[in-house]
Amino acid sequence: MSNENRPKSSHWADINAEKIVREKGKKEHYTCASGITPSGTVHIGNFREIISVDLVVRALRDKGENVRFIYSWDDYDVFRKVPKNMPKQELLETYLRKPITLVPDVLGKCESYAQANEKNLEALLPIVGVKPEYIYQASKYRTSEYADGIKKALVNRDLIRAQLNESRTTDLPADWYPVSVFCAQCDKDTTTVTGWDENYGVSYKCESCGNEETVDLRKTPAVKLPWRIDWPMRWAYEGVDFEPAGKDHHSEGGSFDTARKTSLEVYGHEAPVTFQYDFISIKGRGGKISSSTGEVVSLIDVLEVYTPEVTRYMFAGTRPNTEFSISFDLDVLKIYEDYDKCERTYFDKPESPKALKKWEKQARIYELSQVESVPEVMPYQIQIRLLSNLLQTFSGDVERVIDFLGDVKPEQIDKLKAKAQCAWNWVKNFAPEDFKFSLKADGVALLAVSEVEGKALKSLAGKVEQFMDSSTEKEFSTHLYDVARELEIESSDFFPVVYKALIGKEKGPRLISFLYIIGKDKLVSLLGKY
RNA sequence: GGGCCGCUAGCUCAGCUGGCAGAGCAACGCCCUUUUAAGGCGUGGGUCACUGGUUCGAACCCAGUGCGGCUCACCA
Repeated sequence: MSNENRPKSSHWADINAEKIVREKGKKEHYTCASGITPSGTVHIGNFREIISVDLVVRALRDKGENVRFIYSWDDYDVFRKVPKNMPKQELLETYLRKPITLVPDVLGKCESYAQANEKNLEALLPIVGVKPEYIYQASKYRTSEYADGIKKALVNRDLIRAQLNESRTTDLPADWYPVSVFCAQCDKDTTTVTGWDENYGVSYKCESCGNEETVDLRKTPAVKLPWRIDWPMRWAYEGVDFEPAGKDHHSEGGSFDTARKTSLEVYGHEAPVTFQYDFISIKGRGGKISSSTGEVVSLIDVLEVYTPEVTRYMFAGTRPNTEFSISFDLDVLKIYEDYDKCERTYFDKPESPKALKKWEKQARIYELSQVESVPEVMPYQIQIRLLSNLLQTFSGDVERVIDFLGDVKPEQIDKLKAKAQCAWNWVKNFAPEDFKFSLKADGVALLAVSEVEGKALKSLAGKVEQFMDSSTEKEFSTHLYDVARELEIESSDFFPVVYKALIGKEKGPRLISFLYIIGKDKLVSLLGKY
């Protein structure tokens, strides 16, 4: 998108993009980084980091800048704890203290535990339009690509120790080395560095297996930097210009704080532009996400209920430093309504300058919510509530819903189907019981009704047959009330009977329009039998 | 103890590169002679936490106070 003729955007992604260019100066290309540890299922909270970077990357590209978007998998971290939701707990326990890249995938699909978690996410990200360049730390470290970075840390060990001590309660000992070592014999990090030759040689002793040796940083896979030093080393190595971080990193004395100093004073690289993003919470999944069960909500769970666009919308429309919930309860309906409204706004650009200002903000959020580019034709507008009811009436058959709607353009079909799939998933798995219904099948045993109730249903069937085709919903409603009046039943008694006959419940969707959705033939067959 | 964030209508929040204080829900009124947290029209509702400062002008910027939340100080 070219925004030459548009006023300066006030969207947070654009503001950060400008900040990057301002602080880093005009560059051939800008490097934006994101990264996490695949030491467990990557959850939706981690996703906020990735999507936040993606949004800023897009903002930079929309300004005409070249951007390298890298995503670092910290898969040379130590395996510290066996997640409770994993099978083969005893087997996994034997891999504690080893790097997660060497832990087997107990689900048996991938080469390693780390890779299983990585592939899960990598397969999903393109669905929401996120396409970074992946960097695997384990591979980088194990092929000694970072040898010089590690050496630099060793050379500056006193400086680094002082930097870290500034924010520590207990000082690091004088014989501390800024590296950690995975024993070449048993792979565990239960090692103590015993010496360094002022060059590439590091000596260590393993407390688990007793192994003692001196390794060459240029040849060994064993040595890595601890997090607070690893981070700034990689900023310098990749030339990172922008990287946000969670609030746990962004305190004074937190890792971003010390990494900033290390980056500048040891690696000669100005720390990236950054911001802090807040955590996100989950609403409406009952006890399912309690951390004690080890079950987490991840991107795939969100995509079950939210389309890729609406998923992006939740993040693009919320400032990063604001906490928000991803809901699986009735709020889902509201989120869709909000998105649809934003979408209609986008396709209805106002004339007056004042209205235009408000429009700009919504329009920008809409653009950033798209997986690729903004569609040429406005997607089919249908309230999610109505869509859910149609799906329930037609037992989840999207084709019949589209037939019923009648005016869906060919280019609108794909998105409508995706939305319908999400709506259907939501109804099946998360909608409150009151919301759910299914139309009775033909030939189901008749409901036990009183004589007058039976007459009423029969009479309704007659009215349907006689008037439905030729009446509007509003006109037909008088016939509905006639039925009750003619048989002297209170309408408040009559309606539940109709619902029972149709869906076996006392309540349901607004009756008049519901009857029209069901259609004459089906109604006659369901009601005429009484 | 340090840092960060929040405090705007009854509720949830938007508005924050300063320019007439907003939305949804709730409430109230009228309409559709009744319906999933239904629909339509309309109305009321505010010391923008507090104190001071900058400014022609502050919810917004600055300094401070109070209350609430998160986070760091072990590892990542």
